[in-house]
Amino acid sequence: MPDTPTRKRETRIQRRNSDAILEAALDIFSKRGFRGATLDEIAEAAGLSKPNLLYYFDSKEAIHTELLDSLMDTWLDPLRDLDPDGDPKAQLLQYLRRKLEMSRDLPRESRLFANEILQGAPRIGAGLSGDLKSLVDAKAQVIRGWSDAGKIAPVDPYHLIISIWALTQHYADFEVQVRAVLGGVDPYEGAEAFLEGLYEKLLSL
Amino acid sequence: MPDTPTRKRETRIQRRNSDAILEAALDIFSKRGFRGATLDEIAEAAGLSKPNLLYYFDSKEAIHTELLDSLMDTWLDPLRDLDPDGDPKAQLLQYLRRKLEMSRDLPRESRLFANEILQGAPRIGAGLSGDLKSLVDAKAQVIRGWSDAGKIAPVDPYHLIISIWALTQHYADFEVQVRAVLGGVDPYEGAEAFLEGLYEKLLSL
DNA sequence: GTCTATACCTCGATAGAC
DNA sequence: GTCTATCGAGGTATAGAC
Repeated sequence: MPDTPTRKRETRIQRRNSDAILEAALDIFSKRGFRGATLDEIAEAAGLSKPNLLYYFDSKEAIHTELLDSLMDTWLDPLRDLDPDGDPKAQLLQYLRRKLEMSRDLPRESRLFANEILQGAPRIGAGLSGDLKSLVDAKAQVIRGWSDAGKIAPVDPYHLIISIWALTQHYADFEVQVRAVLGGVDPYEGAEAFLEGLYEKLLSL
Repeated sequence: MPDTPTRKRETRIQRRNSDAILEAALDIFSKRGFRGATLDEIAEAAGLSKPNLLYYFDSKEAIHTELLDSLMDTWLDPLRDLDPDGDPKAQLLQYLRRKLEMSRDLPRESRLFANEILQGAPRIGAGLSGDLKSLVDAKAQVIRGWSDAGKIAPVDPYHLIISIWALTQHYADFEVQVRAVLGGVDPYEGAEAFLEGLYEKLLSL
């Protein structure tokens, strides 16, 4: 029963504490960035002592890495689920919708990634040109196929995907600015209507 | 001849050093965030000693604030220039184009703001709900007028403006990811074509 | 497994010679 | 104005009792 490299073996109690640490770390790292976060803050949020944190994880870095790695999959699921055999426009609009839901429901995760990418992706750089690029390449081919077959309007599939990232993640990553500009209005209601209309028009022949 | 609060009086040599410091600080702050940047790094990049930095600015914070404040105006210029009396679609497409140019030509400035907003805008929060909101409100009225007059398609003006921010700034803020996904291709050429087509379609009646 | 105490380092800022 | 030297706060990580 081998241990994972960054995490210790798991009993019930250890599992519970590990989870509490990761939950707290997500909170703090997403709010302050890697360097801005302190183990004190994370420990307090997790309800543990600082040395106890380091009993469960080898280092601050290890907590951060574990978070990024375990969230990467979740993050790419919506794109992975884009079905080549489904209805093109419906598939793309569903991708848009799921990404927007993720911004609304998982803003901390979005900001965790944003912090990492913004600073040059020092810890997940490899994953970007590896797994991510492969996945995007594959799905771009699917979209190009749809364009060529005349099922959606002709469009650059890479910039289409990037635009969906940009537009949806913006509502989580720049939330304070969006809320400041919108006043008291809920950002996501307007966003959903606006974005669906936008892509509806873009993809229509 | 009163001094500004954060900056000392200026002779030629002081001006040159101040500028070198701000230039270096922009480089480092945009790359590492406020907390992640160190005065040592900034001093080295500026070709000065660390105490000498603090001869020109009161503190690390003061350098950062000076940067944000002096860049805020530049940043909002394109929106400020949106002309109520110009051709609606042309005005909006020009706004889009100028914002994309800013991402291409001033990526460090974009990332400086992105870092600040992402972490909850602790240092420019007031500016967001003040100056920024006022400006956006005013321009949103202009756009709504265009919609109502049937000069462009009906569209939520706030989310329209937000979408332009999101789409253009993404190419600067998430540059490593964009480049990883696109391989060797220049992001901005494809982006310009894609985005102009997108808004052309959106705004057309 | 969890704590207190602490070692050790990095960083922002200051002192003081030149 | 600019430097070397250094202080003191705050940070990660470890030692060691329980």
